[in-house]
Amino acid sequence: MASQVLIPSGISGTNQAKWLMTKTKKIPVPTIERLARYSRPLEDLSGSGDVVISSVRLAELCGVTSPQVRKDLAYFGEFGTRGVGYNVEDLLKEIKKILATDQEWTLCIVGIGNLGNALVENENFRKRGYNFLAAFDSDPKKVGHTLSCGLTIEPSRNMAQLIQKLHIEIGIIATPPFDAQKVTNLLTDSGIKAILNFAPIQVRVPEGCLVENVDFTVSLENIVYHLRDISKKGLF
Amino acid sequence: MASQVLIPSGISGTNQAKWLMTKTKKIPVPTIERLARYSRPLEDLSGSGDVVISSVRLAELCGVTSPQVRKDLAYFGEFGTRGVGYNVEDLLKEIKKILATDQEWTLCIVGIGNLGNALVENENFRKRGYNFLAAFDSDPKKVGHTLSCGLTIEPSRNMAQLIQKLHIEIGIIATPPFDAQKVTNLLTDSGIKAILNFAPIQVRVPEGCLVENVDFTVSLENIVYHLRDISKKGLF
DNA sequence: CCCACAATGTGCAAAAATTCACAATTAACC
DNA sequence: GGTTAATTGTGAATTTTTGCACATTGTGGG
Ligand SMILES: NC(=O)c1ccc[n+]([C@@H]2O[C@H](COP(=O)([O-])OP(=O)(O)OC[C@H]3O[C@@H](n4cnc5c(N)ncnc54)[C@H](O)[C@@H]3O)[C@@H](O)[C@H]2O)c1
Ligand SMILES: NC(=O)c1ccc[n+]([C@@H]2O[C@H](COP(=O)([O-])OP(=O)(O)OC[C@H]3O[C@@H](n4cnc5c(N)ncnc54)[C@H](O)[C@@H]3O)[C@@H](O)[C@H]2O)c1
Repeated sequence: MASQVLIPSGISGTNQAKWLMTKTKKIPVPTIERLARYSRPLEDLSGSGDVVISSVRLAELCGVTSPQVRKDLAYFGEFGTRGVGYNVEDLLKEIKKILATDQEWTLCIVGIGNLGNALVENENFRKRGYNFLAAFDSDPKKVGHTLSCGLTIEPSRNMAQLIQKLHIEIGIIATPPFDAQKVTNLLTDSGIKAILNFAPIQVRVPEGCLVENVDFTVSLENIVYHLRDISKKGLF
Repeated sequence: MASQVLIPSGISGTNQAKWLMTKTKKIPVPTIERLARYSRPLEDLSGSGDVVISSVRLAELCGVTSPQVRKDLAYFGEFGTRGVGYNVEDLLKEIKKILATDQEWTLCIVGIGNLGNALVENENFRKRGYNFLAAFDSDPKKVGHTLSCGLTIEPSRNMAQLIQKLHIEIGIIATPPFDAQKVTNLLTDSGIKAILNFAPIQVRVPEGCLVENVDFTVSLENIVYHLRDISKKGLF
């Protein structure tokens, strides 16, 4: 019933929210997702030698077409030099500015099981400016335990207080699906602005809160659908 | 250079492959992804009471529109009863048949770090018919260790042999990005049919092999782009 | 200075996906 | 048995996204 701001993309893209725009143009939703993907090879290249990159090369590295790359970038400005290409460092900087990954973000995570632990220990997040400031679990046996990243697992009841005190913006859910909605409510009641949910259910949030649902098995099902499709083609 | 079969969807959908069809119609790529998502609430409902479900209700649970649900299903047949709705059990069975999740699939995983361990220990996969038959790691300290799921970690050099002996169809990559391409080559040389890659690079596979790249940080970047977008709207 | 070449940026056309609106069908009730 | 309410299935309209072709601009060499 409660309407919500869904981000229509990613594994779980539940296409509903539409109006996205800068200045004048409407930005296609998949463009944002691709921009994020473009930044990966740029980061790698950023260290090593190459100063410029063409849309053709970048497209190859990301598995898209080159007009797609150019168009995606053109929505936000003119970042290249005709006849030359894009300056790697500059382009990366521009993309980060567009995506708002040129700033630091504050996160917390709820549910420190196998997946939660992998996420919080993964330094790629911190390296990209995503800072975990708190970790919560409901299991009394886990509460109080200190993780190698330095965080101490807090009981869920401290959630509202800590989120407000530490100005935490984004919450990650890695609890079993049964608890995911309850945790979502706790998070939104605490004033969280966005949620990344790994539990395989679609959680509901009050208006104004962003939610992105991630479900690996959807990817697997995608694979097996196409696999079966292919072997059928082989048979007939 | 090597062309490949990309599955254009999921977190990493690199829209390139297009031709999908049953009997007569062309199936939109996002439809497959949504079918997978429809099956989650159906599984839950399947146990508890409810015998039928309307497209409106299912749409609510999945965060899509109801004509979307009906159209998605209509691509594959007529599964509902007008004036009534869809029988939960039947619909779930039909969707599983469509997605090819009504059969068992054989998997292996490469890279038993934090994420790899979480994946292989997660029983949702097995419950859905995805059976991990082998786990590989290059770290000599990990090789030989037996996981709680019963698998013993194998050295990468046994890969080709085991994949062929056990008829493993799908490989999951959970190694650091630097090694992902090398591992991909090993897997495809061993005759694997599809790869689910969690390392944040776009791996290349020879023609005829499916690959789905999953990257969580893309989801996060999606979130922060929209978050910043919203706060900007608040300011002006 | 001019010419050939390379690669971007973009208007327009095509394709893909979604939404709409409603005819068709079923159940339930009186 | 007829009338009402509910809900599916679907062709057509609409919206969104991608692809194409090429004019534009910058580089470098003679
Ligand atoms: N492990 C994977 O590879 C994987 C893959 C895809 C999806 N997921 C999903 O991610 C979630 C977590 O998976 P996992 O393997 O880490 O499970 P897990 O059982 O190892 O961990 C779940 C953790 O959540 C905690 N928890 C339970 N209820 C809670 C609550 N109300 N508040 C706070 N914490 C609570 C538990 O104490 C536990 O530590 C599940 O929903 C799972 O389906 C996991
Ligand atoms: N941990 C997360 O939450 C997370 C999230 C998103 C993406 N990822 C990605 O998933 C991958 C794994 O992440 P992780 O946190 O588990 O890392 P990790 O360092 O904990 O584990 C990597 C494992 O791969 C093994 N390995 C390395 N090279 C190998 C090779 N050539 N063959 C076989 N095994 C090899 C290592 O021995 C190690 O056990 C990384 O690419 C990471 O970026 C992880």
